Amino acid sequence: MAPHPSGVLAVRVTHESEQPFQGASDDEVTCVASAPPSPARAQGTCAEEEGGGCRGASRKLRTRRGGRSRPKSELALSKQRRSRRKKANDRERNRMHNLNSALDALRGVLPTFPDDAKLTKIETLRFAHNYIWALTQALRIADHSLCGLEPPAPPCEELGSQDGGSPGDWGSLYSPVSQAGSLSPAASLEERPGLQTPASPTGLGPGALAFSDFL
DNA sequence: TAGGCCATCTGGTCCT
DNA sequence: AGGACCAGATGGCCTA
Repeated sequence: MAPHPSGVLAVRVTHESEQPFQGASDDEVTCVASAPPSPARAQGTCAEEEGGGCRGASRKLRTRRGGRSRPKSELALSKQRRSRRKKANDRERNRMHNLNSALDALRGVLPTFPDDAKLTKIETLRFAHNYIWALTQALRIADHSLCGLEPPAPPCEELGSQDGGSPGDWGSLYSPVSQAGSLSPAASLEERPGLQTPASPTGLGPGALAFSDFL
């Protein structure tokens, strides 16, 4: 089977998600309210000031009205704020670690060559997406071949009719999204010397698929 | 040195 | 009130 005319996914990686942060070169978060460099920071400054948030005016009022909490000294307040922040940071760090663990687990089940080649996060996600799609197609084809060469009977058809691809559309083993081209870092991957193309990562046959094809 | 990738911090928002 | 989730900012490390 001719993997694909272009030999690759014919995808271009734009890395649009990785935008360099712009400006915001204020050395510190200050409470100067003039000309906020970025929305986030601007809001942050207000939050710093009142411990609530800019648009939380009504919220603030509500809590003020409550007025049940005894007044705390500035020192105690800032201490409490810092403690809360620290706890929140710990939770966030833990959350990201969990996320990374899940990502590592996903890497673990994806075929790479060499085995210890480490995909980046975005590559892992894209690879997984395309890999799943390709395996689905493989299942569909296997099912069709089991059912004979006639036009697929209804039971066979059911297996893989969700994405609208034609049953014999094996010539292009790529998910519609991949073909759209914006999801694959294949271009960048080709430039990565560590990642090479295994003969047949999926066992679909010699040269059926290249590793980079999934990306 | 520039650019990519990553970890961490941080404030905002939503939910329980 | 506190936790989860999210996105922006920032700095460090690595590679071409």
